[in-house]
Order: sequence, then structure tokens, then C-alpha cells
Amino acid sequence: MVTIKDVAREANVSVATVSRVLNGSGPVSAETQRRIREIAGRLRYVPHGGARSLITSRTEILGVLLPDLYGEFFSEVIRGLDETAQRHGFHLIISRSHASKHGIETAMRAMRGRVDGVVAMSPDLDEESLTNVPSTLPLVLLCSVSRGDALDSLTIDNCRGARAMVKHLISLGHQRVAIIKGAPRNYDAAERLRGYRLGLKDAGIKPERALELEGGFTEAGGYAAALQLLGLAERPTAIFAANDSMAIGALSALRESGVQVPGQMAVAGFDDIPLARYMDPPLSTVRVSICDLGARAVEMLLNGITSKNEHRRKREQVATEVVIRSSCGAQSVERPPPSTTNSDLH
Amino acid sequence: MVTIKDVAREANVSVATVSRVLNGSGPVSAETQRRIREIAGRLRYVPHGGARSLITSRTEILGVLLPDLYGEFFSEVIRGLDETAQRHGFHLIISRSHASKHGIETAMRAMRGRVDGVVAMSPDLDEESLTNVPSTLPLVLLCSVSRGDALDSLTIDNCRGARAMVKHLISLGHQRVAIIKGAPRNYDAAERLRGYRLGLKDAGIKPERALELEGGFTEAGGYAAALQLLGLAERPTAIFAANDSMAIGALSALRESGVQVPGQMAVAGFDDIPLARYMDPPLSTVRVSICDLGARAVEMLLNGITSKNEHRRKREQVATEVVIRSSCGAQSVERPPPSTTNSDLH
DNA sequence: TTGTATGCGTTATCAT
DNA sequence: ATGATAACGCATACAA
Repeated sequence: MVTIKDVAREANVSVATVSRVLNGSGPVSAETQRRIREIAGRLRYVPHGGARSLITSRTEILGVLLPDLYGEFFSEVIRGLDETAQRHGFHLIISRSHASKHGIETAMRAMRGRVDGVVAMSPDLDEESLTNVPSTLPLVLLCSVSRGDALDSLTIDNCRGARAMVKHLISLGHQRVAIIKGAPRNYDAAERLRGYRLGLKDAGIKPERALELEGGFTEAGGYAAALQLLGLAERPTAIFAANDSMAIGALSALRESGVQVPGQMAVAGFDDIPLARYMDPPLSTVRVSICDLGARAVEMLLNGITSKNEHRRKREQVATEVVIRSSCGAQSVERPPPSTTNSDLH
Repeated sequence: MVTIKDVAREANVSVATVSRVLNGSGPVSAETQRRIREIAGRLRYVPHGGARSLITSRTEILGVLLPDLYGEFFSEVIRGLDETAQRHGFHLIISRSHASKHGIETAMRAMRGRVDGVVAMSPDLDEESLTNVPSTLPLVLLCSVSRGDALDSLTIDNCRGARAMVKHLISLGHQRVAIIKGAPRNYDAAERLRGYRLGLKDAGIKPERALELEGGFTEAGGYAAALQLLGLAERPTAIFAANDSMAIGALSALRESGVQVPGQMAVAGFDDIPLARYMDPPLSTVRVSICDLGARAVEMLLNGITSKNEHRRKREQVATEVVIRSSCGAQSVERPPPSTTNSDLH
């Protein structure tokens, strides 16, 4: 492996001079400069990142801690993170926290000396490790919330989104709106439930526990919950699922039960995953720009890294948008056009 | 930041002893050992990865270079990579190659001194950077192929998969089977085309250029190609799309043109993305386990890292599987059950 | 069983 | 404008 010494020897200069040329620090004669660049290029010299960061104490790498999640969300958030990171000259090191008990703390230990900061997602509400993360490393919490406000955090505006969707359903004439809730101790789930209840309250409708079922954020959970709702003495006329997967499960259950959507039952979801617009009928949902979420998280983190000490902790949220398709019974504004960006493998 | 020196001072021993205890190298008295562990724990000491790798010349990090791709493939391959990497005590540093001209080479430079090896995906066929990658770093090519066989590579068994699907279509009685091809210079696209032609040849059918249209791997491309096929004087009775996105686009075109699927036109795709089973009718396709792809890539790389010199370059392929649903006109074997693993956001 | 000293590849400081 | 050298945090060969 060719080091700075090799370049220096070949050019008959000291390593200091080579370093100066390659980093543009300090004055070097034009001729020497030219010679060194030429040699470095010819030798294919590349500075050793580890060694460099040892002395600069900057790695230009950002750590990303994600829970063990599947699908579109995962890739979109990474896309957003990576794009912004690269624009600032940073790379991403990714680690799934892989359901280990210790959670974030262990993972953050493993990252020490390897990264300049961490974006961590830990949506489990009573994850205690969030309370005592050593703030030695700049950290941004994603879709999670810590007790106290010692940490930067970026979340989806779940509450407002859910509230808006419920309002929309009610404006369509629905008085009995059920919710299929997300995983019990999940932050996003809790917030969406809160938004749902506020939405009802706004319209003077009293929430009923019987209309609040749990679906665990999975398709199967949504399916089961929908079935249960159909069995109710007083059926709801609309179902708001706390994510699209559950809404899709509900759609299956309704179809198999011969219940017309939206005719006999309106359905809405949350997230706007790509599948949503392909459902039959196309699913009304609350869109959140996952990509933006990632981008803004990196921006917050970079901010925390550069300001370091005099940094004021912030809490931010990314906005959501109600997307009306046919499943809720309103006029469908959107019809599925062949997407030009969606290609799966390539 | 607490270093090994801090621990040593606190424990009244030399840094060497601390190092020995923490790495289990060399003999240390039980008592000292206990004391050091206790102190290291209390001080929350964590070895500095960069410094350590400087001397051990191992980072325990694997680099991953991916093209700018969307969706499910991206997340699945990362999942496979990460799972296997973590099982071997490695982390992943991910970089999307972001359409820069220089391609792999630049990215690999940036990784020097940061990783022990690289998994790179560069499906563009005439990417010249693939010919002269400096083999200073263990490298596994994913879904790509290099001139010569100097490099390890892992690809999807595109050809066999396409061939099997075409055979299936023909067994259903189709004599005129069209293909919607993928991006012109894409490796997977080229192989799937080859498999298609072989499949025809197996049945003694002569390939017709008029039945080989290009869809660029996008949904819109599939849509346009299907329309064009419908305009043909001698229409095909079956369409094999080189990926699911294009098949889905074709499905839209057929529906809008009032062509019954599979009655008047059979359709099949490739990849088995999650959307596939939700189509109307559910899409027959060729399944490939992306997750496995990632897992095996890491295994190959780790292999190359440990064997280093006496390492023989290998080319491997991951198998595919024909998945019969309704869109091709055979009896549908599979019906969409509510998936228990598919949850989008959480 | 433990300590001392060297070096990993780089940047930064201080000379010259 | 350039060179010598210390320092970054750690592991390890060698000495004790």
C-alpha cells in the first residue's frame, strides 16, 4: 500500500510538503507542487482515512442506526440521508440495531472513533437506553423521542396528518370512524392515535374504545382488525389505518367479506407507500416524504457537529399531506399514471 | 474523550496491560483484570476504532457501492449484506455512486483506509472503470461483470430464469411471445434477453426482432412498449417483461386498451417485487431472493479478505424461481395472503 | 505478570 | 518555501 512517505521519497521532498500540496495548506512552489501531484497520481496514492482522522479527529463519516425494518421506508430514508451527506462530503455507515436489548447505546459504542455523529431511529417508546445516551457524540433522533429535551430530534408530523385525514373523512359525512392502531409502544403509532382522537374531538365526536383496534402495523394485523370491526353491533362507516400496510390488509378483509369500498366502508391509510395507488380501489392516505426526512436529519446532525458546544437542541417535524384517492369515497383526484421513475431492479 | 491512557492511569497500570485485558491477549492476573474491567466500564471506555485499525490494518468495515436505485431492491440487498456482515462482526459503509462519471474507481479511492473490502454494483455494461480497478482492495462485483475474470463476481441467474419463464409461456400454448427488454447496456437486461431467445430456440421458435421492444426497465417504458405491441399486424399472445415494473406498465396499457389479461394476452415479469402479487390480475414472475444476493456477496468478500493472496477468483450466481400467478393464464397456485412480515414504516 | 518503547499514516507545529 | 518532529490512540515485540 502506497503511503505519503512513498510519494515524498519519489519526489525528493519531505512528507510535510506532500501533505501541504494535497491539502492546499501552506505555501509550496509551483514547480514542486506540479511534481508532487504528478507523482501522487502516477503512484495512485490515496491518503489513509483512518490515519488522517486520528489527528484531525474528523472522520467525515456519519453513523446511521436503524431498527430492523423492511421495505420502502428503509430505502427512502437512506436515500435522503446519503444524498445530503454526500453533498457535504460525508459518507454513511449503516447499522441495523437488530433487536438487541442494549439498543442504541451498544451500537453507539461500536461507532466511537469511526463517525463524527449519529442519526438514530428508535421508535420504541420505552426504550430506556434513550434516556442515558452519552452525549459525547452529536446525535439526532429520528421518529423517536427522548425524555427531556437534551437531544436533537426529527419526527414526522403524525398528529397533524392523522387529524387532517380524520377531518376529511368526517367532512365526507362519516360519523363513526374507526382506527386501526399501530404497534403499541411505537412513537409514530401513539402520535397518529392522538391525531385521530383530536380529529374526532374537533368535530364534537366522542372517541369510542370499541372503535380503536390494534393492528401492530402489519398487513395481517390490519386484516384481523377489519374483520373485528365488521363484527361490531354498530359498525363504523370509515376506517383510518395508522399505516398503509394495515389499510391494505383491511382492504383484503373487506373484499373477502363482500363489503364495498368506499360504498359501504371508507378506508384510509398513512405513509403513501408505492403500493397504495395500486390498490383496488386506490388507497387514500397521508403522504410523508421519507426522503426529506433523511435529508433534514443529516442537516440537523451536520449542524450539531459544526456548532458542537454552543449548539441549542432542537425538535423539528416534517410535514404531511393528505392524498385523496378513491378508497375514502371522495372524488378521486389522482389516477395512476405510469411512473417514469419507478423501476425496480435497475 | 476517554482513552486507554485514562483507564491505565486510573488503574495504576500501563496501557499495555489494559490493552491485554481488553483484547484477551497475553496473561494478566485475575485481580488486575477485574479491576481494569471495572474501571473501563465505569469510565465508559471504548477503543478508538480508527486508531486501532491503523495498527491492526483491519477496520472490520465493508464498503458497499450501489448505483442510484430505488425501491425494494435497494433495501433488500442492504438487509442481506448487513445481516451477514454483522454476524461476522463487520459494519457496512454505504455509498451510492451517484451517477458520477468516474464510477467505481473514485468511490474506491474514497474508501481506502476505511474498509477491508468492497461490494460494488455497476450494472452498466460498458463502464470502463471496471476494467482497471486496482485490486489493492478485496472486491466483489454484484450484478455486474468485468472483462476477464480477474474479479470475484456474483450475479443473478437471469438467463436461466428468463428461459424457464418463456418455456412456461410456450407450454401454455403461446407461439408468439414478445419481450420488453431492459435498459440497453444493463447486464441483467442483456442476460434476460439471452434467456428469452434461448427459451424460444428450445421450442424451435425463431426470434423476431419486431417482438423485441425496449422498455428501459421503467413502468412508463413497459406501458409504451405494450401499446406498440398491440399495434402490430401480427400481435403476440404473450408478453414477457424483463422486470416487474415494465410488466406493471404493460398491464396498465392492456387494461386501458380493453385487452383481457390473461385471456387475450398473457403477461409475465421478473424480480417478484412486492407489488407483483397485488396486481390485477396478480403477476406471474421470476422470483429472485435479493436478500440472499446480499448475504452471499458478503460471504464471498469475507472469504477474499481472509484468504487474501492464495485466493482464487470466483464467479457465482444466485438461483431464480418461476412464480405462477394469474397473469400468464395458468392456474393460479398462489393467492395473496395477508403478509405478516410486510409492514411499511415500522 | 507487567512495563517500556516503537510504529501504524497522517497532519500540525516549529524551526530553518 | 521546506524540513524535522511531535502527536493522534492503540497494539505489540521486547525487556524486566
